[in-house]
Amino acid sequence: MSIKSVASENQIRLARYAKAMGHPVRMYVLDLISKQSCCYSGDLSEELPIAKSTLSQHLKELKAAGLIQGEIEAPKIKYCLNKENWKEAQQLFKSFLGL
Amino acid sequence: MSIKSVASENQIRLARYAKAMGHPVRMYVLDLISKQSCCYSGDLSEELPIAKSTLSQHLKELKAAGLIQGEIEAPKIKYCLNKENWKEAQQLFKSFLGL
DNA sequence: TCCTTTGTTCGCAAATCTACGAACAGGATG
DNA sequence: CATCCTGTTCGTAGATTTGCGAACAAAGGA
Repeated sequence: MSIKSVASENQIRLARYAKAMGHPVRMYVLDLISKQSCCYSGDLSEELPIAKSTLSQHLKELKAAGLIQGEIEAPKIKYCLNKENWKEAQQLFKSFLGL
Repeated sequence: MSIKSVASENQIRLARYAKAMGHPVRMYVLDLISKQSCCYSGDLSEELPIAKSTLSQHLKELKAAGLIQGEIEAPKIKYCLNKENWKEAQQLFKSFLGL
């Protein structure tokens, strides 16, 4: 029997979002994107002291968690919030935190 | 140069809290405690399909992140929210999510 | 005192995460 | 076409996380 049979769907989704937010680099990216609506990974790569391959992996994880989405704007990629899921995350955290 | 020299204090704290929330078991526990103000780990142990040593580790992590605190009520231990840090977390998430 | 109850710590294994550089892919541009 | 620019994927290494059972510690009750 797994934890998934005991925890609620919302708890599991919340844990998924929280996990994606659980790293300073990803938090930095999310915070930036949520404040300015979008950004380019090239810019991030210049600001952050990590290899671009590492950044790419973090962005991939944020995408996999559904928090952001990338849009090709050749030759760059523009990253924005995934608005639908962001709303869900807002709702879930709000309810969980009792806000 | 580390990410910590680039990310803000708030981003780092938020990432820390989020990381602690980033597992279904811990999310389950936090959700329960926040709704009923406190609980006993023995009860959790019965509800959750994990070894008590594993549960103990998860509780330890939540304590280390500052989200909960334990109070001995012999022979059991009563876990409650760490209200001070919970408030901070509420504030940080609220601001981050734009609520 | 001995036993039970409660929970932690230890030692271990498997899985996941974090990070890097090298190699690669796909568009623009000369 | 050859080259540059962007970003991803691959292979690898080391650290951390997750999970278990066994052993241990502390405190209360028989």
